Amino acid sequence: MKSSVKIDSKGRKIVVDACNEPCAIEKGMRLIGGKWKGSIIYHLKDEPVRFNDLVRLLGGATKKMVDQRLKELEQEGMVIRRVISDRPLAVTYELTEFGRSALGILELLRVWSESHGIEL
Amino acid sequence: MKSSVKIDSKGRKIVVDACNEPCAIEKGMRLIGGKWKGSIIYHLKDEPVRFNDLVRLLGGATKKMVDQRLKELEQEGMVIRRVISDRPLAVTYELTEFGRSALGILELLRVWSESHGIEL
DNA sequence: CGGTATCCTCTACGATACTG
DNA sequence: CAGTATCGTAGAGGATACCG
Repeated sequence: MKSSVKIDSKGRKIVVDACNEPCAIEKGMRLIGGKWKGSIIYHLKDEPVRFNDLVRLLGGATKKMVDQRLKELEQEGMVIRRVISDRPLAVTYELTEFGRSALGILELLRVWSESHGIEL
Repeated sequence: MKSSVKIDSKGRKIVVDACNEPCAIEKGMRLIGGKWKGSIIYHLKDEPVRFNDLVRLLGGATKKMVDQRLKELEQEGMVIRRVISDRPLAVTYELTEFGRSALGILELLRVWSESHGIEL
């Protein structure tokens, strides 16, 4: 139950996130929501994947985006970056236990999304 | 498996969303992701709620935001808007069956989010 | 009460080119 | 291969005021 305090444009204090349950939903969304995050995690579900492979698998995301999301995921402790070899440089990304713990949600979301022929 | 074609700044065709499973995740996220959407649905889980009550419950969202999200949710068929009375004007929002079908995901997300003391 | 209308800022995302 | 650097734009989201 964390609240943070911000200062608005006129110097007044305002309380942000006087949390309750739905706030947990917002927090969760920040972790696995966001444009490509869920898909990245889902792609890592079985095995480590290399950076460029991930970019291709996502089909549409730029390297920059994938890079950004991966860094976020790393900071959040959901993903581990591993250098497999220099020369030629090879890097893989894989899920941590925490990352893996999100798979259930994503799988449920995927099934739900598919089961209603949801339009773009 | 829907693909759409866009034209880029230089007039070249590019294929967007050559879909696979994770794409379903992106689609799903568009429905229940987004800043306040999950929380709104979650707040409607038990009973219809009036507009201003919803705004207050969300604590931090502006009327404009809530209004926007509710319209999206209505279009997507997840929420029904119901005018209870004119004079004084009273409106409630409630979940459709489809909306209700998303609750499992949100509940799972909430529990997951809470179980790891996730930082803002 | 249940919204609209306005304005404004900020950052998310994409395109592109370049580097170790 | 695995990124970084740069630049540009759209639109998401907030503050505020007003309306039927």
